[in-house]
Amino acid sequence: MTALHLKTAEFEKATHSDFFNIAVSVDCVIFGYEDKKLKVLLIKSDLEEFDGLWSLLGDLVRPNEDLEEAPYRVLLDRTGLKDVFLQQVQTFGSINRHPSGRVVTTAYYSLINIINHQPKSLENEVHWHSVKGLENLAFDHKLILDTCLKRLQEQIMEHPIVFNLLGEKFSLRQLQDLYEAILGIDLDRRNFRKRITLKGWLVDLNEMEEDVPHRPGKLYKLRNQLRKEFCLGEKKHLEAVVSN
Amino acid sequence: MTALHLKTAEFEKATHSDFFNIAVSVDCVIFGYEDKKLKVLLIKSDLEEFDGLWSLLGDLVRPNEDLEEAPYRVLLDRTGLKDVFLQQVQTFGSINRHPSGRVVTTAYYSLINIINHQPKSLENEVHWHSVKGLENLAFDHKLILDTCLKRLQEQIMEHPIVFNLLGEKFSLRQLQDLYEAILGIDLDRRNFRKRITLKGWLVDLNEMEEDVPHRPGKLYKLRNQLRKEFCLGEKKHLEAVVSN
DNA sequence: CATAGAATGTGTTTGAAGTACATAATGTAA
DNA sequence: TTACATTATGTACTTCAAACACATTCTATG
Repeated sequence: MTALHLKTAEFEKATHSDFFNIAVSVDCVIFGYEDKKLKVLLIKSDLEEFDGLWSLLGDLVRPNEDLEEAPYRVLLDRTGLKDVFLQQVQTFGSINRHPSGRVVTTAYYSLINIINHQPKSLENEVHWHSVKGLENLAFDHKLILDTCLKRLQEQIMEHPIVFNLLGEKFSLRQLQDLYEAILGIDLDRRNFRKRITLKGWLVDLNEMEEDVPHRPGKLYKLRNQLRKEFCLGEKKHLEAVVSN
Repeated sequence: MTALHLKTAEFEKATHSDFFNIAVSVDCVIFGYEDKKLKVLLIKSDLEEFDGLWSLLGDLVRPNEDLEEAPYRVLLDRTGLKDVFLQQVQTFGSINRHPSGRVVTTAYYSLINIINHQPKSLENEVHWHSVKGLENLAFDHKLILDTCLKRLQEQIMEHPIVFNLLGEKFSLRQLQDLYEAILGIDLDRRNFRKRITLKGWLVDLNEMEEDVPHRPGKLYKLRNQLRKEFCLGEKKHLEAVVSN
């Protein structure tokens, strides 16, 4: 006998009082990259229970909103960015994870260029924090962050998803610094170049770095096709992007 | 201004009426294996809207129940099995995916040995179905099934998770048949043996198949350590298992 | 009992991809 | 001009996956 498979008036009533009383939220782990460090966008929690702690950017899913739409809305509200890469990672639903009631949350991660969103420090208490050494987040947000970071680490060698974190043009050294920041390990320069170039993700621009205090490196960019597919949101958003 | 970060009486009221009215369910994609075919456990839907269609085994998450507990309960209720491997895959939350109201569902997959659960045909309308060629499931369950199958396919070469689908002792031929059923492709016998034995998952029992109409193959079993880790539920269940 | 047939068990070769490591070339700065 | 840092590229060794061939062991049949 499962609750979903009865079909009486009593059931309807019982179901709605007993079961349809959960809120669903989305939490966005928004990664950025600055100063050779991986960062994450956090907001000061204003719940008494988590006074002074930082939390991920999230919000409740609205009644007229698909789950998958919600993180795009959060991202648009918080960063002004749309058509971004966004991926569902995992759902967290411990009974007491939220002090205000039963809130089940689905975590998404995203990658945006910090240059495009330097939060005005007065606006609201949104700040970029280094991922490394981050502790004591509100709710179960440390667990969510760790889970999303692990997923990100698993995916960066498989898919060209990190290029939102750089400018359009970049040197291989900059790209390697980024990979090292995400993975938390050092990579061999020569092997890294080989692996990346073999993937065929990059286009050689035949340009050189400028204003660097050393020998300039060649500049590359991500292939246009791939930028559309992996950096600008999901397939349903593709049409709008392509038509621009 | 996000709903989660206000904190007034009005907010409380508005929040609870507007947001805390979703039900969360879990749906279990329970894979089995029989007759060299991958199967999935389905139940006849008794919702009018899906008359005659099959659906996955699921249930609403209870108020006093962690999300992660729910699929274990469903599995226990439906199959009598506990301490099984179970993994969260993805959460589905389209507005109208459930005709009875807003139900967000988290999908899990599991692997159990059909021998241990031959549903009594009278009991309730639970049956094993071949995964291949399955169409027209209730709700968005076809999408959920496809998503879980894809995840399963991605994982079977990385982790020793499929051994619940076989008896304790098995030949490499039987194991290969299983992999082929899951992946939907043919594998080369010699390369398969090499890949599997290199992983160090198996123990050679120094026994032979019996009652087979051809040359008997050697029998293997999964290493005990791995059976505990990957076939008998998650870490939180490990202690209970180990103490048996 | 001999032989054919079918499935098991164990290689080798080849090429692609990953790892470890060295050297040449180009720019800055003293 | 020289020292130094950084870019750019190459080579040998290993690991991994795919394609492929042959010998062994049991059953079945005449």
